[in-house]
Amino acid sequence: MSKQKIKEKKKIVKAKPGKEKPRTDAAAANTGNKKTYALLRGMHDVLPREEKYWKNFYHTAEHLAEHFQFSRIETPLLEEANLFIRSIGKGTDVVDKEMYVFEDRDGNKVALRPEVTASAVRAYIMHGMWNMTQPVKMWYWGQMFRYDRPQAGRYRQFFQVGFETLGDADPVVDAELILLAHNFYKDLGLPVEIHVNSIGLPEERQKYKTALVEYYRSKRSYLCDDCKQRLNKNPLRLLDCKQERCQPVKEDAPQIIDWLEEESKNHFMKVLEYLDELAVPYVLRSTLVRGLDYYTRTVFEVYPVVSDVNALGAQSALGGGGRYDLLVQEMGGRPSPAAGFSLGIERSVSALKQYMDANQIKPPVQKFDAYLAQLGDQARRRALKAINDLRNSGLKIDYNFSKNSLKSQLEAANSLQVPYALILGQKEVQDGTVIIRDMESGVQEIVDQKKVENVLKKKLSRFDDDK
RNA sequence: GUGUCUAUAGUGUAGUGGUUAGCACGCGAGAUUGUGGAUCUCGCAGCACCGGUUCAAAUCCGGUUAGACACCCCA
Repeated sequence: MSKQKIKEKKKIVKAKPGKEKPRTDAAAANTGNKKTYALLRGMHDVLPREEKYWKNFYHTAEHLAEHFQFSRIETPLLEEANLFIRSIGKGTDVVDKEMYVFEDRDGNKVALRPEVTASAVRAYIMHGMWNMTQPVKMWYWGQMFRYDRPQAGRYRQFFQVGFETLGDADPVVDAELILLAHNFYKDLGLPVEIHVNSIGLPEERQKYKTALVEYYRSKRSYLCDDCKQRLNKNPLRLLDCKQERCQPVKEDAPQIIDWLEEESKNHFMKVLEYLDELAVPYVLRSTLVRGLDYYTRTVFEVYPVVSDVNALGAQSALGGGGRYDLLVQEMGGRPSPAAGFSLGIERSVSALKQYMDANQIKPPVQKFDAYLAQLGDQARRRALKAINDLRNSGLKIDYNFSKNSLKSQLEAANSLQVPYALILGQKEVQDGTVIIRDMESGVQEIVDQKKVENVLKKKLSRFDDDK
């Protein structure tokens, strides 16, 4: 057989899958149109099966916000590109390499937000929030965009939750924010480690940078290639080089803390005192610097404490933040000290999953109070109403109208680990009753339809004692 | 943006030149049609895409795309 013929044959087979059996709707739809769509690079779906985690994360953040008086702010995904360029800083990777910038139809340079702090500051200024009682405490939850090379826990579109406190310079604010980050993971059940440092004010940092560069210049020949680059481009990054050969040089490098003026030093000391007082565990890391230009004084990052460090990216901080006392005025507002942090949701979810896996903790499951099984047309018609009535009285009922046999419905009830099944068949509809089946013991009880709600609630109440 | 590795049903995988591409989970149907958890039977669904080498490609080669890892950097 020639090549040509074989290829033709293949095509025919593909075009007409010779199945005689009726195809499902989905399969039938596929035969008509072969085109399937892939995700854009770095994009991902958060699927229904992930909901149990995500919901928890959101609720945890929401509760924290309520307890600590943060109000939700929702800012646009799209902003003037300059907003981010000015705040985050030209020369940072986030702006130079990772921002989605394009022209809209009017030729305006716009950007998909890579973070929210800049937008929050913009809103603070624009809406004259310094006239409100200070500080202004805001939180957010939403998608960010960074055009980065994807890796585990790193996407081009991802969720962040964040908290910002504007208009207060007191170190207690820094501590409060760190406490919040700590609480967030504590509530979720993920052990984390918080690394803190102070990178001072710009003048202090500048002096330190000079000293650092000077020191590194003298050791230039011992450095790796990356560090030689950093020496010119981004000297603070010299501090977190992981190359073996740079370690000795790093160890003797000057530390920023020694370049801080009295006031900055005091501020930092107070933050640490607060943290001690709060019993929030932290690690002092003199090499911690952050990638955005606007930070002043306190900076911190959150890392998961996992047994298998390699499972997550080697340096995958779950989140980070710090103080940015000068940003508001740089953005054209009345000088207002501020601080904030943000946490990556995808990273945090996967860190939590890994932690749960490692410790054999089961994920939370959606619990229903009962499963309603229906048999026959009349029963089915009655079933939806019954479910709705029970819903109104606060009972969560699971059901599946695609299943017709009682057997398959009980099977479903079983796999969902529902404590009770309600059976509504032809006979029950006529008698105005319903069968309540205890899924554990198999004991059944015929109950008047009007009393189902109360009987079921009473039966369910025995589970309350367990909690 | 640089380098390395990978790509088989929805998921996890077997299959290194000739197989009806195998298994498990999953999903669906059934085992005297109104009763679940066990078992069994049957069914559903896959070689990422494009091209090349070959009589013959899931398997070898090239490209594309995507993912993962290490950098860069960050959440």
